[in-house]
Amino acid sequence: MARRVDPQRHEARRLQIILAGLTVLAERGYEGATTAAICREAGIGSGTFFHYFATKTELVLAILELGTAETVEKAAALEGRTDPLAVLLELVGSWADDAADPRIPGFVRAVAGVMHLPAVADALAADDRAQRDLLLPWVERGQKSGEVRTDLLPARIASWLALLSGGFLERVATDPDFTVDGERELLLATARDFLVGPETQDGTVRASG
Amino acid sequence: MARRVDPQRHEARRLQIILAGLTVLAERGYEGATTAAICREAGIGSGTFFHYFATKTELVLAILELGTAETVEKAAALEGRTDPLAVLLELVGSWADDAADPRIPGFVRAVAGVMHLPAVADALAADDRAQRDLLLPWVERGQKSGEVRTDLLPARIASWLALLSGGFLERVATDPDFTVDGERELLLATARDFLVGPETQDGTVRASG
Amino acid sequence: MARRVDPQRHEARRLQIILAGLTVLAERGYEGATTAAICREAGIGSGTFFHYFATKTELVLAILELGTAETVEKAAALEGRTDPLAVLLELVGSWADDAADPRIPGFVRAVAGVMHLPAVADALAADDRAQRDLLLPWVERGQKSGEVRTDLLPARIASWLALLSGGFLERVATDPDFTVDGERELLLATARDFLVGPETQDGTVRASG
Amino acid sequence: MARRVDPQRHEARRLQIILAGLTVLAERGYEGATTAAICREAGIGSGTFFHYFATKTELVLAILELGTAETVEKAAALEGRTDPLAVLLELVGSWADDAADPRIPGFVRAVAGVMHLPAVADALAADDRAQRDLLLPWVERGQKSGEVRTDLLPARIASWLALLSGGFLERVATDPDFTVDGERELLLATARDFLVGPETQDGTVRASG
DNA sequence: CATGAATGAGCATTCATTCAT
DNA sequence: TATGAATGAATGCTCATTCAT
Repeated sequence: MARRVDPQRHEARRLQIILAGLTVLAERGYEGATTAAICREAGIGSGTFFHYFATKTELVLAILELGTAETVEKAAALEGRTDPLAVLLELVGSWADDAADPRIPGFVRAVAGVMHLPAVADALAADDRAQRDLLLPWVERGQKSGEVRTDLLPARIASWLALLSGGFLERVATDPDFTVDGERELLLATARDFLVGPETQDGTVRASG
Repeated sequence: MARRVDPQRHEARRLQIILAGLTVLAERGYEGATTAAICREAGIGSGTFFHYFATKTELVLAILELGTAETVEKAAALEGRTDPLAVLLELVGSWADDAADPRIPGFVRAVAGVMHLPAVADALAADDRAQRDLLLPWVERGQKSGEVRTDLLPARIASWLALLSGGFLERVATDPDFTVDGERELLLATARDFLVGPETQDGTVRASG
Repeated sequence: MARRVDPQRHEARRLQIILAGLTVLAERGYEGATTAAICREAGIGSGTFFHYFATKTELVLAILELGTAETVEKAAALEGRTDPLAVLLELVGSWADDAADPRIPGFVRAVAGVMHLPAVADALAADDRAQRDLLLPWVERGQKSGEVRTDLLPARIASWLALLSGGFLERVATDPDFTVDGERELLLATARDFLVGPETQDGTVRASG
Repeated sequence: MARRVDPQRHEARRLQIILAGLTVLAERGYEGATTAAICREAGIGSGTFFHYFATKTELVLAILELGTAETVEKAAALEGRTDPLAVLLELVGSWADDAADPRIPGFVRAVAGVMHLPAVADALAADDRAQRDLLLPWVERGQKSGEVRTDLLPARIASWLALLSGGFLERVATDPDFTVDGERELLLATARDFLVGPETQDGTVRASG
């Protein structure tokens, strides 16, 4: 008779813990983020935490999966676009903007510190794959349309865009003089240069792999 | 009664522990790298460890300082060179080669995970500073000689070279398809493109900050 | 508003939980028998459990009391019998048969493990007393009729019958080669020998206490 | 160079913890015997406990193994004896005496409560086997010499002696009126009766299995 | 009554660090 | 100096129990 399990309530609570975890992990790293601290931040009892996540690691995985899901959503939102180069630069730009939220680079560092846990490595690989799957079709279309260099395989170009975004994120996290606002434009310019490739007026390619 | 400390013996022992720490930290991350595991790897007793490092964190700092010292040495070895662009690309190349040692990216990740410890953050900042100090004079000379773009301040160019190296390191650590051997050349080409800057035949600058 | 409690429904539910508890306690011992596991076995929610039993311990007590009640019922069923020795052996036999239900020895072991709880010790003592009260009149009648040895006080004889039954139960629980079917007959023979006592053709008693 | 690991000191400490564990387990059962309580009783820090036993369960196993070892020693001490029936009764008597140490029945109960743990069940089975191995040769010799009944297989007789000892132990633990001193003699008489078997002047056997 | 989400006290266990030898 | 036994604070996690719905 009794109606229970309001799934909406459950999901809201879960998200609340995820956000608290994101905050605390970013601030204190994996080992510094004690479950007690996360519970305090989330305003819940310690037992409640384990109703939603069986282990502390599982919370980390949930946060990563949330990120992966956002990447997938991003892909869906781009359906119908016909300007591949612009799309790619928008994606790079949106990752740069992520770096402006101080929780993101902090969390990325925290996760890097526990990447030796197989489950985390797997989730990270899945995230990377989602990112690549998001980029790949636009790189291919760009190559077809002639906007993107063709001397490199699409997957490799996607990896290098991830390299630029990852390096950017790390730099923002490390160097107080390196800010998103100040460097965003240069990131896009550098990414564009990379995507366009070496000027090949003379028909030769400077870098081949 | 007089306990003589053979300073050479002491230094050798210290280095032995540092290398063991580097290995174990890279494999298991900071929290997974228990002092017991490090001692086992180093072949010493747990008490001995604390004769050389007062805390586990201090070992991490010592490893970081070793890296910083190597950067300084690198700077000294470049004295007298007169080809700034080549020097800069050699430095980027040498960092790429570091990534080939699996302990380096692993250790970098482990350290990222405890960057919230002020002492670690400081050591990392010092490392970053050493790297910048290494790059800076060569960027400036390159700008003077006309080999390096002049639309960006030298410090900013140095930061971006660090961005490329850091992103490269991370990518090697994350993506099994992304290897040092396979991508080194493209890294150098991209770095050269960045250093040279946008073609300014027409006198305009594409990106300015 | 008036909440009527169907007492029959209530009792049925209670028994359902008791049986689930018996099963789970037998399988996993007291600490392994979490209330969650018992609720799952009983097919009820965790809250419901505490409508019927205020604490987990109280469930154990209820199970014990059920056993005690059965002993009392057994006593009532024997009213009118006139063959004390046969009655005593039937009782021993019925306890042996209990051991064939794997839940009984398992539960007995589980309860033994928490006998340090005063409430459990009390309930166990009450159970023992009920058993003794069941045996005692038949021992006395047997002594009067000459079928049962008279060199031992009735209470002592009752204790020893309990000893044989308890030892039998434990053995069945411990030793896979020791089965109720295989050993029942020998138990009865041994109990009879004990009840009859040492052959006193010569008028002396071998054991006196 | 440094000489460490005084194995004698280690063994002494280990035994100290075992005895503390025996005491606390007997008093409070398995779940009541927190490692903290055991450490307090042993006068050690909590960390020290885990230098000697990896888990709480392992301490229980160690105690059981100690008992098994004592049984084996007992066997050795009987070498050379030529009076099987007396030996068997001495063994039964020594088990009865064990029951006088209040820690023994308490510990036996505590262990019964966690018998669902496979490791504990195995250790208990090993203990049972040791007991059987101790009894078996003397039962066989007794049968050969005619002192012990031959209508039952030796293993079965051994089981029944264990049944009597186990039931005795349980009774002492349960019933305050049932004392070792008061009942020891009757135990031996009952065991002798069982060993001798039904009087077979007439050549018939009363109980067969 | 029935439910299960929420709670937090309590526990086993880990691990950096100390110190007597 | 080298050792490893000893320490105990700190942590992740469990589970009996409560209570709003």
